[in-house]
Amino acid sequence: MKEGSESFNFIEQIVEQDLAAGMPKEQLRFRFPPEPNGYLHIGHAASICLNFGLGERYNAPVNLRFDDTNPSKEEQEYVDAIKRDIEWLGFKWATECYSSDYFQQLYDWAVQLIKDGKAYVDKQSAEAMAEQKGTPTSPGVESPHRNQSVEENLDLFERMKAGEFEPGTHILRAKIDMASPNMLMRDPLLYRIVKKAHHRTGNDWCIYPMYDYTHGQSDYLESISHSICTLEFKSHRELYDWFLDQIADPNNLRPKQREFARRNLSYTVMSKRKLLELVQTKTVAGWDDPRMPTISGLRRRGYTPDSIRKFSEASGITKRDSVTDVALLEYCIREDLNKNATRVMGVLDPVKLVITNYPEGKTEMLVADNNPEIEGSGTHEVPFSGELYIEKEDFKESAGSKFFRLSIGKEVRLKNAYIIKGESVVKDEKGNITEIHCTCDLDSRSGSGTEASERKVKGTLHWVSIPHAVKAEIREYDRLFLDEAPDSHADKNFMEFVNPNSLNIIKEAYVEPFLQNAKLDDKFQFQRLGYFTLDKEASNDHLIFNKTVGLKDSWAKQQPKADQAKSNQPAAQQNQNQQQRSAINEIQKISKKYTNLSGDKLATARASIMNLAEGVEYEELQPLFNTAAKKVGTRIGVMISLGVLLKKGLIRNSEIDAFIEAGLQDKDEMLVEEAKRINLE
RNA sequence: UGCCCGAUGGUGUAAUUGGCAACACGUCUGUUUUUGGUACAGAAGAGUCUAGGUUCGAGACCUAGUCGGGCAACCA
Repeated sequence: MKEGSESFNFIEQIVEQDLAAGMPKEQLRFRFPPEPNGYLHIGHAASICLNFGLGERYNAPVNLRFDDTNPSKEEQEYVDAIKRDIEWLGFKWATECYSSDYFQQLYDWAVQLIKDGKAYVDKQSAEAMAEQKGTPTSPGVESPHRNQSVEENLDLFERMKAGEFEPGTHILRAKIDMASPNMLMRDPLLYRIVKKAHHRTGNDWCIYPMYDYTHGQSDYLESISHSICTLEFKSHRELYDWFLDQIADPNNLRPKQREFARRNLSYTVMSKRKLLELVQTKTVAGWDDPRMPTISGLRRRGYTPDSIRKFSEASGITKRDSVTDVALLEYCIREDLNKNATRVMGVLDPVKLVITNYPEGKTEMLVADNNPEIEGSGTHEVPFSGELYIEKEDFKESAGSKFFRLSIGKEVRLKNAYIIKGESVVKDEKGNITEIHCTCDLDSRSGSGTEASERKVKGTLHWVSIPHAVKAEIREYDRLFLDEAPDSHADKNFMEFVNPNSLNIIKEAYVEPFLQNAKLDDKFQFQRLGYFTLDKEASNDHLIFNKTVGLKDSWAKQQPKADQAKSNQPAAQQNQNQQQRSAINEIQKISKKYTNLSGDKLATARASIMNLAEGVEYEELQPLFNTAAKKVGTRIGVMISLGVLLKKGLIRNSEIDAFIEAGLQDKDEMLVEEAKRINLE
C-alpha cells in the first residue's frame, strides 16, 4: 500500500475527487472483470494491482467477475487458472461473480427495452448490417426492421430465446442513432443466437448478451462505484451510460467507467489472441511456458508475487500508450531475489580442476552462508575434494590484468574454500583443455581464521566437488522476440520476430548436493550466475532448474568494449570531436539558466560562455540561430558566442544579421543588450 | 473526410492543480566486497512536440498545427 505522501495516479485522483464531492467512503466498490478465454498476463497484473490496490487503500470490496457472455470461447480451465493467479498474487476478492449470473435480469431488461420502443429484432445478414452501419466519416442508414411493431419484436425475441431460429438469422439491436459520430451508438447489437453449451448455464440459453449490454448493467447490479477498464473502451462509455440511463434507478449508485492505457512490455506481445497463437502453434510449450509474459509463465520462471506487484507500481497508470522496458521487470525480480534467495553453487559449463597438493581421496565439509543479506539465515555444508568442476569461462591459460579469474600462475579464491594457483593444463589431441591442474594454499581455508585465510585475492570462483556433484538439467531463457515491439509493425506479422534461440537447455550441469532437497517454489541464487528455481517437471532423480534471471554482469559488458578499443584507431581524433562538441554543449548548458542568474553569478556565466566560444566553429553555432523564441537563455548564449566569433574575424552574413536583428527586437532586455553590444563593436 | 484520446531525459512515471522540471529503471565513475552480485557515494542525460496567445510567471490554461493511438466483430 502506498504512503500518504506519494502522488496519486489519475484514477486515484478521480476517486479522491468523488470522495471530496461527498461520496460516502462505504460506497466505494471495485471489480476486476476478466473474460475466461485465456490466461492472465503481466498487462492484466496492472489492472489487478490497480483495482485490488484501490480496494486495499480504501478498505473497499473488490469483486472478481468473470465476463462470460460468449460460450464459444470461454472455458472452465481459464476460470480456474485466473483464480489461481490472482490468489497467487496475494489478492482476495470480495465476491466471485459471473455475468452469466445476470442472464435472466439482462433478458428482462431487454424485454423492457423492446416494450419501450428502444430495441428491435433485425433479420438481416451481418454483411447487410455492416454496410448500413456507414463509416466513421459517413452516417449509416436505418434497418428496414427498425420500425417494426413492439408486438412483432416481442414475438421474435421470444422465439429467438426459444431456439426457433438458427445462429446468424436474428439479433436484437438497440434503437439509438444511425448517424451518431460514435459508431457504437449506431443501433448496437444486444443479443445474438449462439447454440453452444455455456460453462455455467449449460444449455439454459441459446441467446447471449453482448459485452456492451452486459458490462455496465453488471456493474450496476453489483453496485460498483468505479468501473476501470482499458483505453480502447473509451468510446464505449457513451453506450455504457446510455444503457444505464434506460434501466438504472436514480436512487441506486450509478457506476462510472474510466479508462487507462494498457501496459506493454518490450520484446513480447500482450494480447490474449497472440499469446494463444504462440500456444497453438507450439512456439511455446503452453500458457505457463517460462518465456510467456503470463502470470503463470512468470511464476514458473521463478518470479515472485512481490516482484510483479512492485513492477506494476513502478510502471504507473496513465492514459498514454507506452512500452515498458523489460529491464524494469528484471530489476524488480533481482531486487526481491537478492534479498530472499538461498545462495548455492552450480556449474553450468564444467571443466575438471585437479588440486595436485590436496591429499588424495580426502573429503571435507565446508560451511556456506545461506544468505549474506539476511542476518541469522544460517549456513549449510558443502563437500570439498581434490577434484572439482569449475566454469570453463573462468579459466584462461594466459590473460591480461583485467581478467580476475584463474590462469596459469595466478591465484583465485574458491568460494567458501581455499586459494588456488593455476599450474598447468592437460589437453586432448584437438587442443581442448580437459583438465586444469593447480596447487592450493592449504592454510587458506575460508573461516579458518588463519592469516592465509584472510589474504585478499582478486577473483573468487564457484565450484562443485566432482565425487559429490549432482547432475541437473538447466533451462535458460532469452527474450521470446527479437524486436522491441513485435506487434507494432504494420507490414510484418509478429510471428516473424520470434527468437529461435529463446530456450537453451543444458542437460549436464552439476550442482552441490544441498540442492537434492530443493522444493518447488524454493528460490536459489547460483552464485555468480543468477537466480534459479525448480521446474514443475523436475523429479527426485532428475533435477530441472529454470533460470529466472541472471545476475547483473559488468564483466560481460566490458568484453565488447575491450574489442572496440582495439579496432578504434583514430581514438584521439574522436576525442577531439567530442571536446569540440562539448564546448558548444557547455555553452548551451550554461545558457539555459542564464536568465535566472544575477550579480556575480551572471558575470561568471557570461565570462565562461565567452571563454568557451573561443573553441566553437561558426558551423556549430549557426543551427542554434533557430532556437525557439521563448528559449531566451540559449539565444543569449548564442548571441554572446557570436560576438566572440565576430571579434575573431568572422564575416557577417544575412543569417547573422537576421539573428542579431531578432535579438534587438526581443522583449528580453538582456538579449537586446547583448545584440546591441555586438552592433557597437 | 468525421469523432475521441494522448505527447515531459534512452525507458516508465512525478511536478502539492499556474511558481527554479523530480523519482525510478537504464548508462557511466568511484568506494566496499570471499558473488565482476549486493550496498554506498557520485556523474551525464529534458527548456516539457511546434507556433502563437493569456499571465508578473505556463509542462500545466486558450487557439491553430504536427505526430502517435483508438473507433465501422453476431469478440471482450
